[in-house]
Amino acid sequence: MIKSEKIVGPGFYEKVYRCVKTVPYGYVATYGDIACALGSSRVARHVGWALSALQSPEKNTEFNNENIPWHRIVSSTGKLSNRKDNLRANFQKNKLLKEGVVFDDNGKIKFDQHRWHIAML
DNA sequence: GGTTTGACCATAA
DNA sequence: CTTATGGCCAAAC
Repeated sequence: MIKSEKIVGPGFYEKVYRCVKTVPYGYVATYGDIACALGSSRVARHVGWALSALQSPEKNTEFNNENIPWHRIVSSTGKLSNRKDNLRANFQKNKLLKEGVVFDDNGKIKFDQHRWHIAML
């Protein structure tokens, strides 16, 4: 008997990428939203992990960072997530602005206009 | 195989 | 508003 069914399985990363791809141009979603769409809101961290793997030159194979709009994924607070590098957040913000996503004065995305509801798998 | 780290989230103070 | 804490789980060391 299995103790608890793992939310994250062999295809977890792929699921994450697939969800991210469903976010259309000009919309954003949060890590928690994607995690919830995948089955549990508790795996939000892994969503971030999966996306970080995209930018590792070795780890992305069929899922290139160009195929996946990772910049449309932000934290639930509406701010951009970057643990260490501010440069990445800047790049991300630039990308979003280019798509027409609006930030308020506090640097937070206006979810009212741009939040996307992730479809369940 | 324990410890640390990580692009998180919700809640509490 | 900020800071702290607990939860959750995989990868790297």
